[in-house]
Amino acid sequence: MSKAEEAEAVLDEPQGSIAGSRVDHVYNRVKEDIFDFRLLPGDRFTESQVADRLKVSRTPVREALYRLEREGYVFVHFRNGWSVRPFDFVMFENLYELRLVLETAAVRKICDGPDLARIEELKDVWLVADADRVVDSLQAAELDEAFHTTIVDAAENPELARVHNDVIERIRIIRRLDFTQGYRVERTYEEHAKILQALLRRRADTACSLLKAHIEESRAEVRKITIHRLQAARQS
Amino acid sequence: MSKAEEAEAVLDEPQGSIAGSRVDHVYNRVKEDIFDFRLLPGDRFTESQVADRLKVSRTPVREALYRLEREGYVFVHFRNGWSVRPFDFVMFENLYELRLVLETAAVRKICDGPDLARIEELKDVWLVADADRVVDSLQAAELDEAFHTTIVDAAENPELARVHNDVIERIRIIRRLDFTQGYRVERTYEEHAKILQALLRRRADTACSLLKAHIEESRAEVRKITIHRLQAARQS
DNA sequence: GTAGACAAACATGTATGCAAGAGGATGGAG
DNA sequence: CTCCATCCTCTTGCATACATGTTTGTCTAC
Repeated sequence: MSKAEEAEAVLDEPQGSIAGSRVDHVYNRVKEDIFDFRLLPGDRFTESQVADRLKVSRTPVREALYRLEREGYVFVHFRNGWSVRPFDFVMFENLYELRLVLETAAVRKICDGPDLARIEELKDVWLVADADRVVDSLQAAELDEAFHTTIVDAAENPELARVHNDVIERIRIIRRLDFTQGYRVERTYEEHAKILQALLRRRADTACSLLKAHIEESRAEVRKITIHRLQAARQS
Repeated sequence: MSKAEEAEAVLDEPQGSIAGSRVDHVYNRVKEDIFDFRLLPGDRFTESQVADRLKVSRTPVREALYRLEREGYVFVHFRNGWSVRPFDFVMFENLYELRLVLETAAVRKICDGPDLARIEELKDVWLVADADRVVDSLQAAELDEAFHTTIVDAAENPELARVHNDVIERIRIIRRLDFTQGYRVERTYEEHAKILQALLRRRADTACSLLKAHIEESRAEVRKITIHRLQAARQS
């Protein structure tokens, strides 16, 4: 097999991580614990605790924790245990700013590009009659995320998409929490519809400023809910 | 392994690991091997090979390799060895585009911001007489990188800086190679000086378009050199 | 000669044991 | 009581042994 063919074959193979792997299991469980505030920001814990609780040895636990560390969820203290990364609202502001930068770049590239096919598809979800709208707020949150992800994907730069994914994932620590009211759902529909229309008309500037306002609103909302949820978790 | 052999192994290191951690050592060595084309894109290797060569056990090797996998340098094949990620020129184009997005955002934020102190510091390096300029091309490449990193840092968004760092690092796989001529060094001085002056005058649009041209030039140069080096490495 | 079964070699995945260092507990001196 | 040296416990870092699955080469049947 030639070098080139070999390289091709490598790309064709499925990703290394198998779903059934213990490392993945530990990784997912610990991440869920962090997301759902069973592990609070600042909490300390040890590899053995996790290993005992999940009934595996320390080896896969270590690999999972190092992965989480690399992604910024936990810290390792040299020979002195692990801790959940404290909440840092400044960081979240920065993540939102970064997110806006990335999505704005995507919007501009799309408006300059030749093809709006992938954007057109969004019409089926966001430009629909009231009766066809989703009302469940968790489901709506997922749709919202998909909207933004689709836009970034449409810019056809996988590296941009990868980074955007990372940012979204870290924001999702709070985002994923249930939204208290449904009024953001309606507003989201309105705002997305406007952005979408601007995109379809290739009005980059308009789309960007709408996007900026939309993300700012979202940021403020998420911030408010997070503080509330965090306080509630702390008291129990 | 006996104590004496272990001591020898440690002394064997050319650089001497700064952090005593074996994981870091393996991580750095393997990355260097990839950077310097001792490990070619598409090459396959095993954990044991690396462990034997670096005189450590498989445990730190595995942690280092998973780190490299997470960063996109290598792939793990389930129970079937590892391989170096194949070169993908499309990916590099995308990385350069992303880099431009990030740096442009930084420039705009700086120009809108209140404080140019960190930018002023760059004058000491880039706005100097010809006689004070660096001529060594490797050293110049490092200075060039520092220029861009400083700009991003000055935007005061650590998340933006982190992502930018990632992107730069992945570009550096090729960047780090020796530059064939020195003429890019002089051009770099000129271009950086112009960008710097625009920044100091808070001319965001000017700075951005200069930056874009500068990065485009760099991209073209790096691409050319990479293809050349890669072909040379493949033939040996 | 060819196809298929099968086993040996080998790769990673996981568990476990030991070593080294960080941090708190303890006890004595002031 | 306070302070400091010392020890002891606990934690991670690393090495090694074992488990599990993949690949590959060989041997046999046809």
